[in-house]
Amino acid sequence: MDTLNRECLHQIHQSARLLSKKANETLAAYDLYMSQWTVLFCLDTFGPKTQKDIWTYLNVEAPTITRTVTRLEANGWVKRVQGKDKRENLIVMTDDAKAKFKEIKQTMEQFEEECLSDFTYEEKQLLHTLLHKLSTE
Amino acid sequence: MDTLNRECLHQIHQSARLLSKKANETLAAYDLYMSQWTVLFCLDTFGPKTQKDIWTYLNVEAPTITRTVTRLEANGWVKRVQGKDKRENLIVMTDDAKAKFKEIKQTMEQFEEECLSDFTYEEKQLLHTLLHKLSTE
DNA sequence: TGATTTTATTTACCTAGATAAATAATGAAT
DNA sequence: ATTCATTATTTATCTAGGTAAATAAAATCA
Repeated sequence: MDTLNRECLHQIHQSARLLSKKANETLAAYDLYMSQWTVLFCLDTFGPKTQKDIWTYLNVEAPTITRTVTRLEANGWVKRVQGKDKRENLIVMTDDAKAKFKEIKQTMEQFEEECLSDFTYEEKQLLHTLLHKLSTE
Repeated sequence: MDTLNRECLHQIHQSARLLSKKANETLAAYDLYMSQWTVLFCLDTFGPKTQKDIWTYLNVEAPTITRTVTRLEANGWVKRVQGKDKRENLIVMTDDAKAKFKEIKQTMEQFEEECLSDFTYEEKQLLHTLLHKLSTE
């Protein structure tokens, strides 16, 4: 009997849970959660984006981003600005968020580095390739 | 600038989300969700277990299992039986659940096989090893 | 024995993901 | 111009994860 398939897929969930738990602990110092951080990161990288841009980029559904953006807005990280339509929200980082961003980014890069400190560059590439293959097949 | 760490960790979340989404679609035919299925699988494999056994095995927190077991119980998949204490719940699969289990297990094994159909045995082993390393470091 | 600590579970409350259906605004088509 | 379809977002409602605190029962210990 082959249990490798199950163990493999099971391990993905375990790893994902563990990682978000640890990431949330790291981000707690900034009153941020991981999914909120990924949205901020997206905005810093690409500039103001519509919610659709964001949920498309992050591969989640629209209502998820509605809520995350609402929380980010409530905590002063972003503003909703009208886009080219009255339908569209352009999500913009606040000056306050921009001021804090660099430090948080450094903290997160360090966190990511620590998570993968036991991995060689080749192992990281391999892991990424294998997971990407799983997601796109 | 090295973006591999971030992309690697990000991909784990993407994969995990995608997998549970697809697993939930597959399990919808049986009115089950993935995390419910993992509990049933655990009970089938090890026999009646306390909730603590289950959440320890699955690496989640106690309240998560309280809820999942409550739902499984409400839908007739399991019963709560008193363990060796009045504190302890022994979770037992119902006869009805046992009767359905084999078919669902086959469906899930096929699902898992399809998820990894593009992977060689060695790739699966590699993926599992890398993820395990990430989780235990 | 009585008080304290530990253990198993639960409750309350938070974020994060999903689907389905509702708005609201725009675009297209007759 | 009015109707119909599309698009972006939101709302409602579900599961799944987390932490912190509350119970309740058992175990320990003075």
